[in-house]
Amino acid sequence: MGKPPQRTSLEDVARLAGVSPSTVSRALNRPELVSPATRERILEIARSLGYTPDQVARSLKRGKSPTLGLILSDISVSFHADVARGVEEVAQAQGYSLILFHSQESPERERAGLELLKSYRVAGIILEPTGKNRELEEALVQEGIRVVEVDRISGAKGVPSVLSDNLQGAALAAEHLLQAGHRWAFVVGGELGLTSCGERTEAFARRFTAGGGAAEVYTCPSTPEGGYEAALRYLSRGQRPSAVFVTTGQMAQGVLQAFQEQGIAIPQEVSLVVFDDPPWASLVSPPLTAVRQQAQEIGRKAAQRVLGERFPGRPKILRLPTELVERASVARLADPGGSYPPDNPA
Amino acid sequence: MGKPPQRTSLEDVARLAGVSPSTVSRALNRPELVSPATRERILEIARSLGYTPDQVARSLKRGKSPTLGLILSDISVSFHADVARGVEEVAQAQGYSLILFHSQESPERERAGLELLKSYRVAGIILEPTGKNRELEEALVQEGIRVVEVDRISGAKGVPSVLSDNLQGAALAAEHLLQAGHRWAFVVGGELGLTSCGERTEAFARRFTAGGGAAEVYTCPSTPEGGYEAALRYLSRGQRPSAVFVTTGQMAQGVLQAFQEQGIAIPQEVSLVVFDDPPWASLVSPPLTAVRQQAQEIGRKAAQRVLGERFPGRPKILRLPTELVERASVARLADPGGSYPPDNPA
DNA sequence: CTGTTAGCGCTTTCAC
DNA sequence: GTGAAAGCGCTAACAG
Repeated sequence: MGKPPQRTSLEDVARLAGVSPSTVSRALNRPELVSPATRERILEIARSLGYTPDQVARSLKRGKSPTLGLILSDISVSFHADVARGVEEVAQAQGYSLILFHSQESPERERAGLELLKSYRVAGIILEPTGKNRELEEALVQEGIRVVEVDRISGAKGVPSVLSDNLQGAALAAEHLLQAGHRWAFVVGGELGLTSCGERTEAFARRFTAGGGAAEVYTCPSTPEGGYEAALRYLSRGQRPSAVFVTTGQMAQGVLQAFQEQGIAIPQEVSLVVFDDPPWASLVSPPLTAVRQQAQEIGRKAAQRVLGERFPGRPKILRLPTELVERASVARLADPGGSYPPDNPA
Repeated sequence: MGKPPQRTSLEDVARLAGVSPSTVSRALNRPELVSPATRERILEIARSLGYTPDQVARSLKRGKSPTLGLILSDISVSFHADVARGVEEVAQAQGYSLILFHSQESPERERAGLELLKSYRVAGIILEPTGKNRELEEALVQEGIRVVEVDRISGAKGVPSVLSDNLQGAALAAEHLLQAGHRWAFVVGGELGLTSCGERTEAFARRFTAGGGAAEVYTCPSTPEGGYEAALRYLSRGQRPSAVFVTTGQMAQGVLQAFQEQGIAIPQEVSLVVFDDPPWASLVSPPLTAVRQQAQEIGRKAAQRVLGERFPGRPKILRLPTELVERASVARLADPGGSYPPDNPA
């Protein structure tokens, strides 16, 4: 009682306008197929009735909904939020909506999300993959749903990825440290199984080593807590590397917290470079030298690939260049190439 | 050619199981109405076929989709991301999906989002309102769509809100400053038309004045840029208030940037309290004293209100308490109640 | 240019 | 317990 949620339907408009439903439909979707006079009348009536076409019915009929799915481990990571903004931006511009799903890094949740999105008949899915659901990804592609990965590469066949050029970015960091005279670095790597952490760690180590330095890799959860723990580990040593390279902004948060709590002076006691440039990097003391990613652009490009035409010849993996933002967390060492790195870091 | 995106439908399952579609539907939705034997068989076949019920068809039939809409000005504001996480958490737990929409603070985009969500037959909408679409909000409620506002109060009839207890939080900040001996404060208010900024500014001023202090309010865009500009304005004065109160984390970013660039020492030259406690607040030097909001809980509560039963007697506006996190950005003044506030701050 | 017809895939009475 | 039938609101041939 007292509940008349009578949505007005296309049929209502048709009746009032004295035309058939299909004409109304046309007036809305292909106006050029309807005589100007009736078109105007229909549109006018539709407006006056506050008519909104039912997307659900439309999607059922068309077999596809103007919707994109976005599966992220956690939207509150600033990098992810920026990616989401980019995705949403082009989706909205093209008339698509965004369904957001959190995987929380859990393969089961990811699977649930993928299946859910499929059942929603989304036009495409943008996915930060755990890598544990490759078959499902491939199956979705088979069914005609476009899938594009961001930030990681699961290895699923037929699924392109958009991510930062981790090799280039990590090399930038390594080189910068090398040039500042550092020859011994501690790498807070995170979970090396993740494309981002793995590639960054490896590329950094390779470049740094090639330049005559020695890199020690420490793995830990890719979270602030993981970074915190890694930093404590670093500090607990007798002799310490002169520089620390952190592969994600999340971990950097923890690293910084630890250094701060222990009263470690940056860059006097330790130099720091972070892969990723969260908004706070320039706010801390000292401001952090960081490898900036084009997060929003990654989102945009991913959305474009999902929505755009399929170019068979197109590169499967798109790597967006990064940029080194020099701030004040790296000390220039007095004796470049000198004695800092012990001959045997182990 | 080479494109057989044949989704398997309920009918396929029925055929293979040798039963009618309705039985399959029952087996899936009300298993108790189907004999255990057939039920098992159906479920088994469904599984082997990789069958996923089509949400679109289901939603059309049911006239409602298990989906919530979330309209935010910008997901990359950490407070919003946390709200979103909260919303998503309870939505997911209850089997609902989330459609994310960015209003970018534009009433037109908000209207578009609202209309879009309506056309998707979402079960409910969680909205950070611009306040310029009250009639539409009310109309949606009339049509049976639950709408709940977060962080702001538009004033739309029948639309509850969930937000921080701005009065309590601002009072906390004022009191803290008062107790530390401050008697003259500069308030970076932001856009006072927004519930958050307005309430915080007013409550702070009132409490601070009541305690014998003088508060000067400065309005500016509620963005980092706005904060930056406000801080410069503050700095450009001859005599300055001893404390600055910033009503949002976004603006605090800009304020900090400005202070840093100008080499202003906190809290020696100016004390700082921020309403909102973004993840970086504890990372900067000095760590910022902040009023912490229960962002995620705001999201959860909002989602619960959208999804839960309708309690007619329930309070329309839910204000979640905040907490003062004392860190190191407030100086204890030597001469409490003394001469800091000039008799005539103007 | 416009109306008629036939569903999209699923749920839901209503019979059997 | 299970099937048949109707239809959610819209679109897309196909006629006229």
